Amino acid sequence: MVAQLKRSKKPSEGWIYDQVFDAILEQRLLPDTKLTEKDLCDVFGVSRTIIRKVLLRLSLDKVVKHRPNRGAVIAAPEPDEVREIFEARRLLEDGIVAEAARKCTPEDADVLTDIASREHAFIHAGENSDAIRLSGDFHLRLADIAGNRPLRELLRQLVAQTSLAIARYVPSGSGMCENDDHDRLIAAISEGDVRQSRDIMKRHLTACERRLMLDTPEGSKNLHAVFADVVAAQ
Amino acid sequence: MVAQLKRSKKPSEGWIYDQVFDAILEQRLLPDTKLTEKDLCDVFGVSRTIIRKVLLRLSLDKVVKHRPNRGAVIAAPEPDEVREIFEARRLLEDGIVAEAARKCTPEDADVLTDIASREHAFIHAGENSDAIRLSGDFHLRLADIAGNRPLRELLRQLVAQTSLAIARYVPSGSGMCENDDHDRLIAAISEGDVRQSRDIMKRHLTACERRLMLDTPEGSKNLHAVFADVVAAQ
DNA sequence: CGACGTATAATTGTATACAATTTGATGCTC
DNA sequence: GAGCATCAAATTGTATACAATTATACGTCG
Repeated sequence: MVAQLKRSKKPSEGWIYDQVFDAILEQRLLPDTKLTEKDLCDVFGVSRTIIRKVLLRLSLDKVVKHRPNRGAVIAAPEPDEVREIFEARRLLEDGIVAEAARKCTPEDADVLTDIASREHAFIHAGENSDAIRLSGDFHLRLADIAGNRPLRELLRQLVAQTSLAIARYVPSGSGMCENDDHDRLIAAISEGDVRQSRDIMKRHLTACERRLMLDTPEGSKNLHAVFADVVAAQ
Repeated sequence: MVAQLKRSKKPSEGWIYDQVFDAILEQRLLPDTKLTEKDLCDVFGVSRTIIRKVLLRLSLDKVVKHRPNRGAVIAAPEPDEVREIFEARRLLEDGIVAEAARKCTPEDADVLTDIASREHAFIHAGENSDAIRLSGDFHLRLADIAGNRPLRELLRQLVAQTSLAIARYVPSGSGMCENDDHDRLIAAISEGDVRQSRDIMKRHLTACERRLMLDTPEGSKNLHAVFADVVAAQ
């Protein structure tokens, strides 16, 4: 449970950052969760100096929202932000997948196939956390193949923000829907078919965005919408 | 004379960050310049806590390189990094300029024209720092018009890194060469000509990349000299 | 004179102390 | 009991103290 008790050495800033980032990717940390510095200090057994560095990095990644004098919370992207995230991903991954289709080696394809098959297994088993993480891994792996570091870094942030968007705008009951987009992508990329790779990616991202209920904010997200009727009837 | 003693209020972290970032954009801070924490503390009159936050943000922007236990220096991008920067910019700005051409209002065009004309004036006057900053402003303004915040943020970083690349790989004597790329871009965007806008942007970035060559970067002045003006003016 | 090793200074990394601010509770007034 | 002011506790923001590491100066030895 508490990892550092098993370890003799203190966890480093980078390791703690990875743990929190992964928890966000796997939706074990959900939007609006408060991240109290003291609590994180206790959990990881380090001083606030380290925790504050981690929180600063996460807030620059836009996965944590920093409210002056009021602490940090897991980001809860608004509908218009989510649309920008997907618009950015469409542009980025259009270029990435095109380059990947040009550069992909058989070994690269094998890695992609492995990720996709494990992803299918987790979806089948209803293990949503792992499935979402692997889906992100798949997209990042494409960026690795394309080989552009600035683009990969932005995509890494956008993938995490996408995870938060899904947590917020997909009904919690509905698991990830199974589809063969990734498999078809692997096929097109392996053949070096740039045009088809781009087409599949574009449709894939758009389909993913459509599954989000961006127009119907649930819960306490948008109080104006929640109370629109009663206020209007008044 | 100690300039910061005249100031009534302490500079904030964000303001100091902007000052350093601007100094990089304007090439008053050149690649490989050592950023000693104590010196920056003295210059801005704050504690190391603040300076270290600033340096962390700058290093995540990839304009400062952080070497464990050995301090921070202004980044000096290697040739392969520079190629990735321009490749990323071509992809990003292709999408940005296309969207800008669709959305650009007459007021937007006026702002762009104003930036471009001031840019010409500075190039004519041989004021390279200001010309480079305005060139960056022009590209970022296009991103504002396109209206995608994640893309704008990455472009902001890439523009600064481009400034470092120019500082390193363009002979310091040769001023910015005058051309009408920005003017032609404004014309195409104003007419909503997406195809031509993209074409001009692509050629513009490629031409800019071609002007870079291997060269020995000159050393920069000490930090007090670099920030003398802004500190005194505050 | 140069190479090497040691001592010393300078710099960075981390933890902690203290100040400022916010949050929550208590009690007062009406 | 609702509304409001005030106080106490908790939390965050900043500065500083101390530890760890690196850079520099110096003296010795070859």
